[in-house]
Amino acid sequence: MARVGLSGARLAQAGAELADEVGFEQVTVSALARRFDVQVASLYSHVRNSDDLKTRIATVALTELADQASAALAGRAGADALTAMADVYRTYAHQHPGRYTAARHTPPATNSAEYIAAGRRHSELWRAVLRGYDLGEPAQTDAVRLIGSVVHGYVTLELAGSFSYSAPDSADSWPRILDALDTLLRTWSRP
Amino acid sequence: MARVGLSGARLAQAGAELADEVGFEQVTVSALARRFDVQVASLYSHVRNSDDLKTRIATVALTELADQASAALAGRAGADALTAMADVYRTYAHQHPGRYTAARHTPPATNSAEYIAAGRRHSELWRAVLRGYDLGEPAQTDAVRLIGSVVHGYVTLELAGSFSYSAPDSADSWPRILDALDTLLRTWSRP
DNA sequence: CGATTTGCCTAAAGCCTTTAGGTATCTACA
DNA sequence: TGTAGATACCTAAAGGCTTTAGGCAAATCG
Repeated sequence: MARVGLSGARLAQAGAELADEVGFEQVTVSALARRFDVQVASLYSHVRNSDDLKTRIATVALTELADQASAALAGRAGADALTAMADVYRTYAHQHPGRYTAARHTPPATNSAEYIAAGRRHSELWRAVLRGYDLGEPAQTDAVRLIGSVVHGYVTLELAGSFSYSAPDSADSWPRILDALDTLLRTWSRP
Repeated sequence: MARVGLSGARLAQAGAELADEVGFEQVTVSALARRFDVQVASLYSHVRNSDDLKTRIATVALTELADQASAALAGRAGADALTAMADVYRTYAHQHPGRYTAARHTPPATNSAEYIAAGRRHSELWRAVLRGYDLGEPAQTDAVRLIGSVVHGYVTLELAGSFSYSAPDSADSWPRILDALDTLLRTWSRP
């Protein structure tokens, strides 16, 4: 009966890896137990329930993503910052599709402070990007919502294969779309 | 043993209603059987398995959405067509959150011709909207992808509650964002 | 070195999926 | 109108996931 050394954090980390391998929806307490070669019930000392596990995985993903975005934004502004931030999201989604899905997963009744904090970091980072385009309110909030929608929407549709039926390759549209967005932001509410 | 009159179509329809009530993820063969007051196994004569059921529900949603979009586009062009089409999506998502989620659900191994046809209708409708802005290739494909991303992304984030933490109301940003998109499309690749 | 905490285990109940095979009801044709 | 065939729904059963309850052994601390 050797102890494996489980903990909430280790389960979240392993769950994130599992999500990338088999898809976030397929991440299950049972599958995770199998991966640690441990009885299922044992995980319930470290995780409240299946939803709790998923929220922890989402928090891991959200935090990693915010860390990468934060690093990418250092020393950049304007169009440079915009594309850097957007690229971080898209690259992360491609490298870690399960984690990305997790990050976008809204837990029912969010009572995890960590999860909420990670979410807030993201919106603050987007606002930082927009400092490069001097927008007042409500234009700035509109712009944050627009950029967030484009990035999330594009990555989601691309990952779902919705862009695979037409030329050009979806990787080619991406920089052109970011470029168009930059133009739009620079001229937002200006004649 | 009165017969209820099950069929693939009725199950898909009832499944769509159930999705709106309890969420697409909670739609289960068992729950649907309960709703018809019938034994679970009975549904398996009409539906291959759980995934098949979900794909049928997705097809119902995709088709309804295409029908509404098609009707809304009749006699409209340019910015008028753009906002009409986008509004159809957003309104549908608000009125039928479960169905909207279903429509966005990518089935593993899509072998349903109906599902594929419905998907194609959507991209053709978007291309029709863009006829109002004379764009060549690849700009037109880029634009279809951009608009699709914005609409899908916005609606998804809004439904997930991501826009509930900041003013103004997400309903107010929407028309301004569509307006900005219209401007962007009118000046796409033009000095 | 003994006591306490805690990590992982066995057991069990409940719900969901899916298949196999049976009975009752509808339909269509003589 | 009666009956043969098709078909709609049923019972039974196996396997998987979730979650709770209670127990033994390993780590930790005085």
